[in-house]
Amino acid sequence: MNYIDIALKILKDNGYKQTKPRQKVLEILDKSNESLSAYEISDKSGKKLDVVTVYRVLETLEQNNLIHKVVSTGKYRKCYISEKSNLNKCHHNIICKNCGYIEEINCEGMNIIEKVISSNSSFKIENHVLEFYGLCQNCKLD
Amino acid sequence: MNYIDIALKILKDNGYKQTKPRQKVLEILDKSNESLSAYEISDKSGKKLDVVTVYRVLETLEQNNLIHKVVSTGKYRKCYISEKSNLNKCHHNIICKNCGYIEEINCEGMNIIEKVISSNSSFKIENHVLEFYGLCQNCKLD
DNA sequence: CTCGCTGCAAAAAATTTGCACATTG
DNA sequence: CAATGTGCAAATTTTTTGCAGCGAG
Repeated sequence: MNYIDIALKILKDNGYKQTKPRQKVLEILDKSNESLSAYEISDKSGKKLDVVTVYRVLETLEQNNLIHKVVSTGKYRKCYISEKSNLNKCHHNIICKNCGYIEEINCEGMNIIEKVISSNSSFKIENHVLEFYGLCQNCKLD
Repeated sequence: MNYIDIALKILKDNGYKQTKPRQKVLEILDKSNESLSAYEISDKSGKKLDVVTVYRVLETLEQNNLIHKVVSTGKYRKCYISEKSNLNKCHHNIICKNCGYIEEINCEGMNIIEKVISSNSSFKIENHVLEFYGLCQNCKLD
C-alpha cells in the first residue's frame, strides 16, 4: 500500500473524514521531493484548494503524524508511515541547501545523545528537533 | 568582560558602529532567560525601539554570531561568546516547554553523528540544527 | 563631514478566525 | 441528517522595503 492510501486509512481509523482536499494535499506532498508551504501547495493544486483549507489540512495531517514540518522553514514534507504504526517515530531530515531535496534518515544515535544531555543538565528532556543541511548527490557534483 | 561589552567590541572590530539600539537589544537579550521575538524586544524597550530597527539589529547580531535564532519559534537568544573567537561555535539549546527557559549546552557527540549520517547517505553534510525540549529543573518539580 | 543606522510609513507575506454552505459517513 | 470540513471574506500577525533625516566615528 502506498503513502496516500496508508495515510487516508489512518485518518479514517482516527475518526477523520476522507475528503478531497485531504487527498489532494497528500498527493501533492507525495509527489514532491522538497518541502512545501501552504501557498505552494495551494498553487500546485491549480488554486483549487484555498490556502486556508491547506493550512487546516496540514494541521490535521501533522497531528496524525502523517507529515512533518521542517522547522527551519515552516514547510511540510511527507514522512515515513506504515500501516502498523505511525506513532512518534523520530523523524530527521537531510535538506539540500541548493535544490531543497529532502531525505528522511534513520538516526539511531540520538537516544544516546539525549541521555548524555539529560545527565549533564538539570532538564528532563522529552524530545528534540534535528535537521541536517548540506548538498545532495546531484548538487555536490556541480 | 561581560556579554554586552564583548559583543560591542566584536561589532566594532568587524566595522559596525556601536549604537544605542544595538546596545539596548543586547541588554534586553542578556537579561532574558528565554528567547524573544522582535516585537517582544521592542515592547521590553518601552517601545523606544521601533520593531523594524529591532529586526535589523537582530539580523546584524546574528550575522556576527552574537545571538542565535531558536529555529522552532523564530525567537532570539544570546549565545556564548568570548573575546578570542566567536566563530562558528556549535550552538545547541535545551528549551523548557513550560516556562521557555533556555540553556545553551555543549554537545560533543554531534560531529560523530554527522560522520555516521554522511557515510550512510549520499549527502555532503555541512551543518545541522539541534534543539532539545523538555522541562527545566523548576518546572519538572511542579 | 560622510557613511551607516534608525524611524516612520507603507507594503508584502504568513497565519488565524468567523460564518454560511457543502460533503462525508 | 448530523457532524465535520471547506470556501470566502476579513482580520491579525510577522517580516520586508523605501526613503528622509540622525548620529557615530
